[in-house]
Amino acid sequence: MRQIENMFSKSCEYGLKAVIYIASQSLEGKRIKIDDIAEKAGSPRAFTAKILGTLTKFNIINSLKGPYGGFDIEIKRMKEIKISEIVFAIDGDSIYNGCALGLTECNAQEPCPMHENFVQIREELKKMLETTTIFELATKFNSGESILVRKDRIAS
Amino acid sequence: MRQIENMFSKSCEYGLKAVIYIASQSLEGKRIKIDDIAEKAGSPRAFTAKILGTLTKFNIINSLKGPYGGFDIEIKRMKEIKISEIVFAIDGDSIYNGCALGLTECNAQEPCPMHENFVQIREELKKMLETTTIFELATKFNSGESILVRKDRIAS
DNA sequence: ATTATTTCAGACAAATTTATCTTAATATAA
DNA sequence: TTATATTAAGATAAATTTGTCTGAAATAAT
Ligand code: SF4
Ligand code: SF4
Repeated sequence: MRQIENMFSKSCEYGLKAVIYIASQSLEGKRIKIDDIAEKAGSPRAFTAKILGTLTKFNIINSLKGPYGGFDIEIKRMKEIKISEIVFAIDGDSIYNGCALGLTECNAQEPCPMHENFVQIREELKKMLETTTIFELATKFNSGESILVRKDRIAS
Repeated sequence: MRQIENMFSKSCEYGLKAVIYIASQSLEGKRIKIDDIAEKAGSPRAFTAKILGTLTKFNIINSLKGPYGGFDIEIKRMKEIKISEIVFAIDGDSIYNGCALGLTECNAQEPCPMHENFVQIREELKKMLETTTIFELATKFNSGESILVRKDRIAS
């Protein structure tokens, strides 16, 4: 059965990791190709490519076809964009109305038994997503403070 | 693409709603049948039955076959059991080691870029799950303070 | 213009989750 | 002990998510 750990869908995980890596390279002035992204983020290439297509449509990243092409993101932009926008582009806005117990919608007037407990955490999650920028994450990655793939996976 | 709203899997949602309903009926001294549970919790009958099988094995609820059979839970037990135990029985213990970005495990020594932001929320979620009892939720439901199915769904 | 390189788009396939169905096992009452 | 009511278990099916593949479109260099 499914794991609660999966706060994000795989699509979202891959999208976030890819954007973090693209941004980290853009910080160093490099445009980066999908093959490199897939490798460095430890994500399936074709699937990641599809997700990057979506993110390009949402103007979260830039893409350029052809030789010397690839993906990048302006430093100004990575400071503006919150990770909530990436989650929104990939998984939609359901975080704003989803119900812990799967009721058709969240409604405080007629709440499910878990409402009070749940809403509190959902608000904190929203706040986190809406205040964390790509720049922040990319900087952390670039400085070596954090990683995108565990060694045991790189090895394979 | 998948929705982040789904904090819990469908299995877990159905399990939680079913247990809340069983408990609410046990509070009134009634043992309750699967058909009634499925209807009152707005969940698919056969699927719910399977989940209740799991919860019975984990001794979260009691089941009795035959006429006058069904499911129930002792009041003492519903005061003891935290919803984390239901989540654990159905979705496993991954909440304790899952990574927001899908790394093979969570490791603060070698964190992913979202670690700090994520861990904070995960801890609050854990705390919520580990302090909320079935009794608390069932009481809230019994008193009419909360619901398990939205009207627009009952209608169908 | 031609060629090489790259993303883009859509069809396809595999894996997982969700859901149903059918039969067996068990308990109760008469 | 028989008939009935119920859960248990396992096979199967549908839906969704995840993943791959192939060819088209765009870009740059020569
Ligand atoms: S907890 Fe209640 S109000 Fe909140 S989403 Fe669930 S049903 Fe809606
Ligand atoms: S946020 Fe970092 S430490 Fe936490 S689970 Fe993800 S990779 Fe592991």
